[in-house]
Amino acid sequence: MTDSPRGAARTEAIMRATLELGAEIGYAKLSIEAIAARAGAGKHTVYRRWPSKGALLMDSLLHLHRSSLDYPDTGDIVADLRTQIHAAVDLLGNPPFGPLYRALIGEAQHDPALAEALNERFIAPQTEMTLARLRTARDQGLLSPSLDLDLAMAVLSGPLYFRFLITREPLTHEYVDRLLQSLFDGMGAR
Amino acid sequence: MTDSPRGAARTEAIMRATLELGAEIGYAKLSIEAIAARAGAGKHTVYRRWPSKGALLMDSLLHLHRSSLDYPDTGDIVADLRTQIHAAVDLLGNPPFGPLYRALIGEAQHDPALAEALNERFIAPQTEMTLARLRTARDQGLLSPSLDLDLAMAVLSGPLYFRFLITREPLTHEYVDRLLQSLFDGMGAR
Amino acid sequence: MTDSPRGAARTEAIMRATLELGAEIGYAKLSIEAIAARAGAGKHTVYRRWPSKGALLMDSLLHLHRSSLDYPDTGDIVADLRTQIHAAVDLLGNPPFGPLYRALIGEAQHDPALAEALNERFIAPQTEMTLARLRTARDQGLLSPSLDLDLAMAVLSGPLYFRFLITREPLTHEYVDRLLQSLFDGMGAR
Amino acid sequence: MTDSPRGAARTEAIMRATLELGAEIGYAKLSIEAIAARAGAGKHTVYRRWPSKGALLMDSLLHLHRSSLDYPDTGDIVADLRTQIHAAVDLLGNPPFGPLYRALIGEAQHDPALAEALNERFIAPQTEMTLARLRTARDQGLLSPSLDLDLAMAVLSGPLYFRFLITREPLTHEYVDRLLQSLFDGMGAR
DNA sequence: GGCTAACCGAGACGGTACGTCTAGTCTTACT
DNA sequence: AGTAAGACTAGACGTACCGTCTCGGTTAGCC
Repeated sequence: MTDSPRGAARTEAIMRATLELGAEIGYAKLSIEAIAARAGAGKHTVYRRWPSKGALLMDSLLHLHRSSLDYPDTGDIVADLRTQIHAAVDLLGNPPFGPLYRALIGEAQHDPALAEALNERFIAPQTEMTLARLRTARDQGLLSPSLDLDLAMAVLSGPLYFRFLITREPLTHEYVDRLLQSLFDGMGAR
Repeated sequence: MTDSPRGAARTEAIMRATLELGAEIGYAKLSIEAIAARAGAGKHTVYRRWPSKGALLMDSLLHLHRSSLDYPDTGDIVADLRTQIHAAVDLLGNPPFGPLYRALIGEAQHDPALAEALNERFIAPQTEMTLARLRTARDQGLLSPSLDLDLAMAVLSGPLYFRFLITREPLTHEYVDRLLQSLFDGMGAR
Repeated sequence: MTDSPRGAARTEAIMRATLELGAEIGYAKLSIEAIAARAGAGKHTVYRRWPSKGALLMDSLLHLHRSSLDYPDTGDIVADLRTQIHAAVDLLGNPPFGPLYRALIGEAQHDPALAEALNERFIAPQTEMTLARLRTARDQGLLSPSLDLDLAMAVLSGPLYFRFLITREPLTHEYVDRLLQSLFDGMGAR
Repeated sequence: MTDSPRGAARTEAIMRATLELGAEIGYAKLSIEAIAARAGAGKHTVYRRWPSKGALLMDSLLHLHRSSLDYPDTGDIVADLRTQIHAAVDLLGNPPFGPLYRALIGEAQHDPALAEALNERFIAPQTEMTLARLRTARDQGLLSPSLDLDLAMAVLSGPLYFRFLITREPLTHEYVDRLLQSLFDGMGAR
C-alpha cells in the first residue's frame, strides 16, 4: 500500500468511510460502491488497495483498534488475565467494534484467505500474548508445570467466542469470572 | 410449508439441489437462481418456501442430518460424552456437512433471524441433550453436585467451535479427548 | 363459450371486472391475474373462455356497447351521416370506451388474430352500415353515380382514426363537420 | 445520450440488435434482456439510454431511416405528392420498417409519452413537409386559395393509416393514386 | 518551471443475481 | 363436469453491485 502523504490520506478516508457506513447500515448491506462514494473516492482507488470487502473491513477495524488489547503484568496472573479479558469482552460486546467484528468473522467463513489473514493479524497475536503471560506465570511457579497452556487458552477463548458467535448471549464480566474460576480451580493453578 | 405430496416433493428437490450445488461450488457462489434451475423449479417456488439463501441452506442441512447426533447412555458418562462428541466432530470436520455448516454460521453473523433459527433448531437441542446426559450423571453421583453444568457444556463446545471457525485447525478425536480429560480432571468428575 | 346460466354469469362477471379494472388502472397494467381475482374467478376459467388479454378486452368492450351505433335514415344523407359520426366520435373520444378502445387497437398491432377479429366484429359492420346508407342515398339520386363509395368511406374514417391514434388531438363535432363539408363539396355530392 | 466514441458505438450496437431481433421474432416477443444479450451489452447500458422498449424501438427505427422521406419539388405538385407518398407507402408497407413501425404505433397506444415522442419526431415533421409543399403550390396558384391544407393533409394520411393499422389491406400505389385523384378533382385543384 | 508519469474522481461498461411479477398450465378440493 | 383457489415452471422485469475499463484532471517529483 502506498505510503505517500496523498495515498495515506486516501487510505484513511476509505477506512473511515467503511467504519461509518458499517456502523450505520450494517455489514450485510455494505457495498464497495457506497464506501467509495462516501469517501469521495473512485472505486478503482479502493480496489487498488484491498482485494475484497472483507479485507477492507479487517484493515479498517484493526486500524481503529491498533493497540487496545495490550497485556498488563502486575505479577498476579489471575488478576492480569481478568483485566485483559474484561477489556476484550467490553470491546467485542459493544458497538462499533462488536457487530463489525462479528460480521468480519462471518465473512471469513466464506473466504479462507480472509480467515487466514484474520488469524495472523489479530487472533494469533492475541493468543500469543495470553500464552506468553501464562508461560511467565508458570515459569514463576504460579501455575502447575504440567498445565497444558494451549488448552487453557482454548478453554478461556472458546466459550467466549461461542457465546459471541453462536448463542449471542451477552458477554459479561461475571461470565468471564466464572470461566476463570473454573479454570484455576481445575486446571492446575495454585 | 406445504405438506401436500406435490409440495413436499418440490421442497425435497430444492433442498437436494441446494446441498449438491453447495458441495460443488461452495456457499459463497451459491445463488437461488442456480438452485432453482438445478432443481427444475421456478424461483418463485423457492422464495415461497424460504426467505433467504441462509434459511434454505439451514433447512437443507438439518433435513440431511435429522437424527445423526442422538445420545447414547451406557451408564459411563465419560465414554458416552466421548462417543457423542467424536461423532459431532466427525460430522463438522468433514464434507459435505462441515464446509456448509461453517458457511451457515458465517451467514448467521449477518442475519440475526437466521442466527436465532439456527440456535433454536440445532444448537439448543444439541446443548440440551448434552446437558441432560450430564444431569443424569450428576444425579447418579458420578459428578460433583456443585458442578456448573452450563459452564461444563461451554468448556466442551467452545474450544471446538473456536477451532472450527477461528483457527481452522482440524477437529481431531485426540483434541476432544484432551478436552474431556481436562474437564473431568478439573471440574468435579469423580 | 358456455351458454349455461352458470357459465354465462361467470362470463359476464369476468367481462365486467375487465372493464372496471381497465378503467381504473389502464390497459397497460391490466393482467389476467388481477381480472380473475377481481371477478372472483379462477384463472383457468378466464383462459377457458378467451385466448388472450386482447380478446377478452374486445369481447368486454363490444358486450358493453352492443347496439350503440345503429344508423338513422331520415332521408337526409348529410344529416344522417352527421348524426351518426357525431355519436361515433362521442363514443371514441370519451371514457370509458375511448381509452380502452385505443388500447385494443394498440394490442391488435401486435396480434394479427386480434386485428382480424376486431375488423370482423366491429370495424367491418360499422363500415358496412355507413356504406349501405351511402348506397341508399346514391340510389335515391342524392349522390353522384360515379362516387367511389369505398373511398368516401375511407376519407371519412381515416382522418378521424388518424387523430384518435396518431396525433391524439380531440375528436370534435366541428372537425367532423369540416370533413363532411369537404367531402360533399368536393367528392361528387350534388 | 452519450456522444463519446465509446458511447456512440454502444448506442449503435444496441439499436442494430433491436432491429435485428425485432425483424426476427417480432416486437411482441422482443425483450430488453434479449436485445442486451444480442448487442453484447449489459442491461444497465440499455436502461441508461432508453426508458422503455418502445422508446428504444422508436430510436432504432428513426435512426435506420433518418433521411428517407425527403420531399421533391419539381414544380408539379401532383407528381411530387405522388412520388413522395408512393415512397412512404413502400416504406410502411414492407419489412423491416413496416411491421416494426406498426408495432411502435401499437405500443404508443399504451404509452402517452411514447405517442408524443413519435408525433414530435416523426409524424409532425412528415406532416409539416407535406404541408409546406402544398403551401408552396397554393402560393404559386396551383391550388385554390381557399383550400384547407390541414384537412387536405388529413384526407391524404388518414385513409392510408386506416388501411395500415385497422383493415390491414395492402398499401398500393394504385390506392394512393385514387386518393390523390379524388383530392385534386374535388378539393380545389385547378 | 516545465514535463511526465502516477494517481485520482467519476462513472460507463459487461456481467450476474436479486426479488417481483405475470403468463399459461396443472392439481386439488368443492359443489 | 365445471369451478375457485392457487401452486407450479418459465422467464422478463428493472435494480443493485461486482470488478474492469476509460476518461480527463490534478499532483509530485525529476530534470
